[in-house]
Amino acid sequence: MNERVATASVTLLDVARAAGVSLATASRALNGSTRRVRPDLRDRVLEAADALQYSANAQAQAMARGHTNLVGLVISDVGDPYFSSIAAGAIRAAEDHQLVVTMACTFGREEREIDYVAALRSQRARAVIVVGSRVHDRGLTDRLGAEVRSFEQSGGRVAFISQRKIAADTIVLENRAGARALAEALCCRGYRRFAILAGRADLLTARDRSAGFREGAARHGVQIAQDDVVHGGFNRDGGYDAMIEVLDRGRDVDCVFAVNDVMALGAMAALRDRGVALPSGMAVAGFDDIVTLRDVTPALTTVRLPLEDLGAWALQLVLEPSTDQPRIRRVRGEVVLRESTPVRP
Amino acid sequence: MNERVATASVTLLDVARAAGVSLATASRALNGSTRRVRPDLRDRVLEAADALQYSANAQAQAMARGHTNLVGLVISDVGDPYFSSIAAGAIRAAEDHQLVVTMACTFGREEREIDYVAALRSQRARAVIVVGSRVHDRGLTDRLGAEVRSFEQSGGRVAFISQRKIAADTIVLENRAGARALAEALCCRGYRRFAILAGRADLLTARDRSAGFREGAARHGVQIAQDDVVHGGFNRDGGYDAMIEVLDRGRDVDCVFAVNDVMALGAMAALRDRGVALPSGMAVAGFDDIVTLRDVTPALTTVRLPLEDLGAWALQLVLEPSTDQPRIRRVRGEVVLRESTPVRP
DNA sequence: CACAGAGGGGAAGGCGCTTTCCTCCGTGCC
DNA sequence: GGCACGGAGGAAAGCGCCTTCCCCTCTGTG
Repeated sequence: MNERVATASVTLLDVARAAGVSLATASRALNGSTRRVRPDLRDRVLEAADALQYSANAQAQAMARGHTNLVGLVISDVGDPYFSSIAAGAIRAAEDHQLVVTMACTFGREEREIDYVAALRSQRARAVIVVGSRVHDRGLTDRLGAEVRSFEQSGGRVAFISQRKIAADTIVLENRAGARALAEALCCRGYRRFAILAGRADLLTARDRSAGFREGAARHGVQIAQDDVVHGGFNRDGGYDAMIEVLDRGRDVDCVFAVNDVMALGAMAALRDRGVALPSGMAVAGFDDIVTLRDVTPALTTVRLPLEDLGAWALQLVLEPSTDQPRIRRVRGEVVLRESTPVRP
Repeated sequence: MNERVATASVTLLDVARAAGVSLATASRALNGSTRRVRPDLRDRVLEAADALQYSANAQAQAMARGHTNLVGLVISDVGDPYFSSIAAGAIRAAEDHQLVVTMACTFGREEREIDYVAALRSQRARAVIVVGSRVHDRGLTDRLGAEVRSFEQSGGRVAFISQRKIAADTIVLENRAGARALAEALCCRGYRRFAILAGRADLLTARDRSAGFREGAARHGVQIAQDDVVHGGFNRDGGYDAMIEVLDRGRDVDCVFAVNDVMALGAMAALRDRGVALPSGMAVAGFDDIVTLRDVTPALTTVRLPLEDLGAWALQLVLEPSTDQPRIRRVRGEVVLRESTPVRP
């Protein structure tokens, strides 16, 4: 079979010559087409390709065909389970459609989203999915919006998983409603003195969750003072630090709401370090329902988001032909009450 | 500025015409070259490109240049923090070198590694990094080896993070030695009756860790019976199920070693579900030191692997010119003793 | 002032593939 | 037997870009 060693690069022409057919026939035999190829020729081409270890140049194909099968995924951080779950869902779905996924991470620097979308346009990606909170920065949003429009004008599709700030198909996470429902549930369990570990002040996701939680509490007559809302990083360390801050301020608190699970984890670590018993000394709630965190003790009360599904849905969205009006799919979180917020005695 | 709306596709020729220069000059102005372009022409080109929202076709560039700036990352599952940490490291490093990373996940089906490497060859990726345990399957390994050779022959670079089974640059994780050291440390803490949650029997990583642990125990005169080694999934649920199995068998065990942290987490959940106190009723140790899990209680004893660094190192490896002899970089894990395995009274 | 040489613009070839368009052959029908 | 028509192979025209090669112009030197 593989008698001949492949040279640096075997081209289709080599295969065609080896099979004694024309370039056109070789191409049709290997990649199919509307045209039919006589079986014996087809076989000869296939054999030649195999013997030469031919591998079509995807770049050249893309150029000749005028389109690629690339889908770009722009996320904040693969290391963060929130994003990696969504990514897993998107990648799984992409594979079902023979699409190649390329991932880019902003690592918290949102302005890079713009660069990445531009890069993806340059790659002539078929679609791009941008995952992550929009930020409270009009200039940034506008520039990203412009880049997105350029991308779409060159024939690509775009979907967001975040807030609806840019005119493109978006999977909107109902952060506000979810946090509101969570707050109400916690009030029902008897909590009254809340603190919020609010994460980055410029992140809309963080703001919405924070605001929603306050609304929910307010419905039960509980006002959360500004002093009980502590900002910081949107990650584990941010949760840890914010929790320490709350403790140091000496506020009278019986339950903290961290605007995401990873922060809640940090908060629990901080409480432990400070010798506060969980959950008796302090109740803790998060948001997202990160799979890896389902086994922490005490089990974390949170708002469940169907993370993997989000990725798959977004992919589905960009695969469907675009509509004149951007489509919006709202996803509601589901409050999951667990041991970290027991019913108050 | 952007008076004109970009058509479906603005080409370099459009830019050149708009700027009143030749294609060659436009190319040189935009991408730089050994040749210099007169400043006024350069500016005109840049302006035209901007006005037209020109975006170079990366495919065409790649074809003309004969190489891409793509790096492929083949991992098992982005959703698994072990892999996503490594991926984060690789992506970070890649960005420093203006490389685009595309990720592919096998989701536990190792034969797909072969397909992905083939796909990456087709993409003319500059390099590919394969992360994950080799499996005990000679046929599979050989086929992957052949594909890797093809990839290298077409000019690409390959690195593995796993066992040294294929002739390519490899970052070898000293699983055996790490597990051995862990076992010894646990013996020193007074444990004598171990069970091993061994994960998938065909995964070399699992096998090595399991074997290493038994060796370490043996050095302290502790033999681990075959009945105390339970196989299963290499993930959280696998750990859970295996732990249940150990309990159901009614073996006399005071410490379980799960061959990775995520499994250990599952095991802890199982113990809790069965009402076994942690760590007093059962000590638990894992392997990897997953960041997200550093905050579980009781804090998990494990073997720390510099996951993010692994990704960065692998990238560095594939960026350096290839040597005639595959390079091997051995990475030793560091035993981290925590509360989940207290000194036995 | 003449000429060599450097600097920089432009035409054109080529990267590997797909896809039209042309051509040839074989078949069926009048 | 002649002609129309369909089926299939092959030549060739791009796809968008980089880069070599050619040539013109401008500068510096003897």
